[in-house]
Amino acid sequence: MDWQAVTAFLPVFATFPTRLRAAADHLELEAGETLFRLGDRLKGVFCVVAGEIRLIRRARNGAEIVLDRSRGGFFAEASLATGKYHCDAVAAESSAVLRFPVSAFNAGLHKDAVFRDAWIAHLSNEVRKSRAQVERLSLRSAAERIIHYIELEGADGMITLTESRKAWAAELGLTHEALYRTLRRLKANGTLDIHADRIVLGHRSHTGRP
Amino acid sequence: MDWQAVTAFLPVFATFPTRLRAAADHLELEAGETLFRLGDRLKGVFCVVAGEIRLIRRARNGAEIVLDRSRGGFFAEASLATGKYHCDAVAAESSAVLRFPVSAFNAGLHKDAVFRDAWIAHLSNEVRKSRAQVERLSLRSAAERIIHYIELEGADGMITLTESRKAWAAELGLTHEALYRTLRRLKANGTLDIHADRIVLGHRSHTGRP
DNA sequence: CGTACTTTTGAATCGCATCAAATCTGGTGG
DNA sequence: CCACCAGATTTGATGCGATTCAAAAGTACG
Repeated sequence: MDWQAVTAFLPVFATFPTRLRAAADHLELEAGETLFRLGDRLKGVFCVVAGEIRLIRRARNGAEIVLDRSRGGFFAEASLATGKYHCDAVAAESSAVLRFPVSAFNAGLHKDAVFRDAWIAHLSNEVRKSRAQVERLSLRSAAERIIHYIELEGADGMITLTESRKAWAAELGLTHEALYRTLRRLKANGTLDIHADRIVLGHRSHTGRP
Repeated sequence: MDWQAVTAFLPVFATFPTRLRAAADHLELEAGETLFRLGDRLKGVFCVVAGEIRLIRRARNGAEIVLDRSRGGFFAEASLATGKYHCDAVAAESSAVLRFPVSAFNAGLHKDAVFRDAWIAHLSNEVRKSRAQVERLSLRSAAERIIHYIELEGADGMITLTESRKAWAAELGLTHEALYRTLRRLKANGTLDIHADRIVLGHRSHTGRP
């Protein structure tokens, strides 16, 4: 397993005890393949390395309810506490995941103070990030969501995108067309400076029309 | 401090070590009062017992960005890991909060395995809840958000509301008018059965028009 | 009984989604 | 190196649904 590469996008890996790393399985899933189902006994703690895993539930009429789309990082962490899964996990595309056995994971949390602190910090951070996104999605307009994103995810009113604009649009809860159009408008009225993937908040007001 | 009452709506309290409970301060805040500011050194871990605490940031033009509206439960948990606050905390109305000193909290996490497991479970659960809400807010239509909420937050397609519909609308990222109208429509076409605060998913399809 | 808030409905408007299509881009293979 | 393809980017036209503004009726509470 290439831990260097994994640690690059998930710092908490750096704190994983050697024994826990050694115990990890590397699984490859094809699109549509099911990783676990609702009610299954806990098979481990999972982490998406590539692709996308969806946590879904089925409504009574058969409709799918998506609980989470995970494209990197842990998912179904809460199951570690409850002992079973409360949803299905399905690969939305060809994906790779790491599986850490529950026993090894719990042992690590008990024995390794650094890992335990790091795990708590990791969870805290996930809460913070997710809440920020909830607040962002609560904003009504495309412009507000964009500004909010730059203010919170960027540094000092500036951000360098690491994903495609299409993917960014999905994260913002917008269609890509709406994102493109709004970016153009914000650039035109001086709210944003845009150079390739570098986006900077200008001096003009962005809460109302100039 | 009435721990029985507090535990009723936040089960994790039951696991708090006696020493940690004893160390808690009980603070009363008036509407508009500031609890802490961005950059402040950590003053403790907070928990809303009554009222509403808002976590806000100021955009550079002075506009307020609301990160979280907490009406019960912990907030700014992530600060425990980072050591300082990443936003301001202001009471939106007359509120009561508990403050647990950082040192006592960390000591509890180190010494008390049960409390540590409970805190990890609590954080995991917050992550799960928040991610589900992100997924819900990503849905485009009011009807879809309502169905999603009932399927996930309710039991077996049925839910009993514990908050006003106006507050529910805010949680769904809708205006209260949109919520009222959509509920009426869903009731009319047989998707929902509504009796006061009891809402039940009917048998009809709710993914498309009947 | 009055005040504040929620619930409910109406009408008009606006912004985003949707459908469509052209252009641009990076990567693949001949 | 070029032709080609899949995907991202960009722009246009149209319609729908949520917001917004407005107002009335219901409800809780001192």
